[in-house]
Amino acid sequence: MKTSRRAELLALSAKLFAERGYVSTTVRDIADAAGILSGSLYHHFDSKESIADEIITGFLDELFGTYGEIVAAGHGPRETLEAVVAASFDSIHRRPAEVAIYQNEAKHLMQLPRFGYLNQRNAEFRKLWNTILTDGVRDGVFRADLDVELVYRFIRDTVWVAVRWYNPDGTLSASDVAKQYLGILLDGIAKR
Amino acid sequence: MKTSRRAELLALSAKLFAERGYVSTTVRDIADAAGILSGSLYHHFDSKESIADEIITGFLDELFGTYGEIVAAGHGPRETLEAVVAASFDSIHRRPAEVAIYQNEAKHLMQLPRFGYLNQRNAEFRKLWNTILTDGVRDGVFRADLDVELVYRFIRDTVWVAVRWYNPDGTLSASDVAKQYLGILLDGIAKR
DNA sequence: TCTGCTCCCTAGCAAGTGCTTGGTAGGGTA
DNA sequence: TACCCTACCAAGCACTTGCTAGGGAGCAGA
Repeated sequence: MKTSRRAELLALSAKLFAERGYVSTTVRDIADAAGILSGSLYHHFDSKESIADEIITGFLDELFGTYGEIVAAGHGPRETLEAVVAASFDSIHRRPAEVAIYQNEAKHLMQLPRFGYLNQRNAEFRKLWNTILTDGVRDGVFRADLDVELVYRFIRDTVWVAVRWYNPDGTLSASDVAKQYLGILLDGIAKR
Repeated sequence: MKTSRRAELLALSAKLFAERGYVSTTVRDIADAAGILSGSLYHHFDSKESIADEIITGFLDELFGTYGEIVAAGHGPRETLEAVVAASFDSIHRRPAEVAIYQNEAKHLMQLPRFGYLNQRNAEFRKLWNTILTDGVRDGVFRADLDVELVYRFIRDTVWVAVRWYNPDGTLSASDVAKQYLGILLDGIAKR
């Protein structure tokens, strides 16, 4: 019970935003789920936008903190790739609502000045992956005929889109999924 | 100019639904884009829902028609997989708006009774891929240690999510993308 | 010329949207 | 006792939503 009311409301909003979408979730929906009236929400938050903002910012700060640690560890391209993929699936496991919001709403929210930082984050993302992949090609651990930009998109999309079907309470753990996925990504599905 | 007014309005609506999302696109937005008033839309269509319905139904009928032809050709698992992937990227090329709508809105629309057929289509999809993959494992063309259900999800998601960045007018053609993707999927990105 | 059809307009309604306002109950602090 | 804080309520405002009712202009066939 040490969680502040504010944090409760944020978690609750994130769940609703993830399930119904940002625009389809009304402030009354959120208030109903919290057992209060819609107007009372505005004691805690400035606007519906600022609720979404706080959810996304908190999530991205945590995620990029983890990525930063991985890169700082200074392992080889293949190990770094594996760690980043594993960390991403882990974040899907721990923050499914936040990932879903980022996946589904980022494109539209990015157009608002307030969410301009999403563009920066995307750029960071792209740079991270491009570095891993080009380093890997240079070191000869990844195939030389790769279209790095294309591979980056495929990895990025495939990892995050898993939030649509991944079940945090299911039998398949995040690391199981990461292992299977890395198996396909690195070695393919065709028999040697 | 032989295209009926109805077809024009459908194409126009599809574009807007894809860009802004179904809920965020208002009937006034559609009417404005068509150069008429919102009320006039209801001469052509019963409701906003029926516009989306017609768009999605038309697209899925065409898509599954193509899939049916591929399966009917009776090639091996690997050739069938390649053809299905190529056909999917081709549909992204030819009907980007429809694919985007299906990707972004299906989850929410499926909850409406009217769009119950989306569940059936998903089941058809799953069966198609499961057959291809299990046949391939049985025939020894795909690795025996694959989690078929997981691979199905990865392929499905990765193919369709490409609609987010694929540019029909760009230098990269749909078959280029399909080739690159099949290269990764079948043989992986790691150097042998 | 009459009739019917297509396509659109004018004008609006009921429901719902995010958000604001003035206020209250209960508690802590000096 | 005086003051401030947190957390909420009741009521409603300005606006947007999908959709409707009724009508009119242009054209085609009889």
